[in-house]
This record gives sequence, structure tokens and C-alpha cells, in this order.
Amino acid sequence: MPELPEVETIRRDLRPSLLAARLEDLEVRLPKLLRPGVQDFRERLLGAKLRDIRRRGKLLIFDFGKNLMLVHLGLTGALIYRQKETGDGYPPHTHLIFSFDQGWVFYADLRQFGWLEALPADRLKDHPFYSSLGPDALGLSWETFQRRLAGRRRQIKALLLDQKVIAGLGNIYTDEALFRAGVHPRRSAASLSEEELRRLYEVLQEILERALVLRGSSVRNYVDGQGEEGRFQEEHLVYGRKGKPCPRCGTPLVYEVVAARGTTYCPHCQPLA
DNA sequence: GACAACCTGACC
DNA sequence: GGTCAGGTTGTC
Repeated sequence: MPELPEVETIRRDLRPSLLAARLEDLEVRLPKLLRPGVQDFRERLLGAKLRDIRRRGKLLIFDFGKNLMLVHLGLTGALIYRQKETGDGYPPHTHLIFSFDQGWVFYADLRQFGWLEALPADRLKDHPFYSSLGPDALGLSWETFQRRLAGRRRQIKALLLDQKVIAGLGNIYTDEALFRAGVHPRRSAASLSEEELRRLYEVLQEILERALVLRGSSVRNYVDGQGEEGRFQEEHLVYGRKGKPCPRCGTPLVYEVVAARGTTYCPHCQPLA
């Protein structure tokens, strides 16, 4: 589900409630989600006090001091906080229940593609997923964006989706940014003029910030740290709108697979040539 | 690059 | 019944 704005919204929701909270218990209903395994996970984290929650791309990093917990929400993962008193029933597809002295956190995940890993803090820099991530898309400088994309021959959509190039973008924000920049998703990055690349950079920052204000996009399953939906889907111009008229020119929006992902764009406003 | 794999559920 | 789904990884 979640791309950068959704993951960041969850981080901002959980952080104030959980800072300095001690993890007292963990109920594991679906052990396969945990790395390296339930036993190591418990040994590293139970009894520890949470110092901070950070984010890099779509990855959440719970800082317990000596140890860290990495959380990747996959396609449908959610972290929902509740104070102990309000606990009446679990969210659907709850697989893990974290009991802190300041409340509960439920990990729910319909499709079970997410993962959580406990590891010593000094091993983060060698972590295969973490260390492969490119710079975070939010607040990325134009110079870095340009350096990472300009002149590369791959399709622009594939590059934007590649977490090693830039971390945090997924299918929604990629399609929305390409539409707003007027760039066809199949174009080679090298074919973009500097002006086009600059425009892509500008609209990308705009939609990420706007999506954060609206607390993410709830297309299907996404909910924030309180279990509430976001509202940026109300401002989607192309994502999920195949066949509907382009909001700019009225041409029916086209849906095709690009970079192995379903892609919606306007063939008129985003010309290939 | 294309495709299958990991899963469950919603929609046509 | 078939198709599609906010992600990532591993295989040709």
C-alpha cells in the first residue's frame, strides 16, 4: 500500500505516542513476518525503550537504542496505535500485537508482503535492503535528482520506481508526477530536456507535500497510524482513472503495463515523441 | 527488460 | 471465472 507519504504519515502518528515507551510484550500470530525469527526478535526488543522512529524511503526504523526494528509495510501493511483503554477488538488481518507501557500497536497486513526485522543498531549500515536505498524522495535537492536521473537510458517510470535510484516513490506518485509533468512513462530519462526534468522534480515535490497534508492516499486498504483513511486519492488525476477523460484535455486515459506495473497516463498530454 | 513468486480480496 | 492490486526479489 504505502508509499512515502503514507509511511511518513504513520511515522508522525506513532512517534508522539510511543516516544520513551517500553516494549513489554509481543504476540506473534504470523511468525513468517519476523526476521530473523520470533526468538531473536523477542530477545533483541522486549524490555527495550523506544528512542525514536525514523524513515528512509518506505522503510520505518524504530530505534530502541542498542537494537533497531525495521518495518516494511509491503503492499497492504498497517501500523495502528491504540491506547490500552480503547482496546475493543483488533483491526482486520492483525498478525502482530506490540504491547508498550503506553499503548498497543497492531501490525495488520492483508496480503502479508510486509516484513519486520530486529537487528543490532551497528549493523544497519550493512543491511542489504537499507544500504541499497537511494536518497529519500522527500526534500531531495534538484542537483541530486538531476544527477541520479539525467542521461540514463532506462524508462523514466522504471527509474522513479527503483528504490536504489530514489527512495520512497511507488506506483501512485510516479504516475501522478509523470502526468503533471507531461512526460510519457516509457520515455528514456536521457530523452528528457533539462526543462522537462526540472518540471518533473518540481511536481514530484509538490505532490509529496500535498499528499502529506492530506495524510496519504487511501485507494484500497491504506489507513494511517490511527486507523483512519487519507484523502489525497481525491486529488489523483490519473491513477485508478483508466478510460476516464483526461482532466486537462478530455482524451480518455490509457492503461498499459510499463516497467512491469499497471500505468495510467494521457496519450495526448504525455506524448512519447 | 519480462515474468513469476510471495498472499488475500475486490471487482467485472 | 478471470483480472487486478500503494512492493520487492529472484529467475531467465
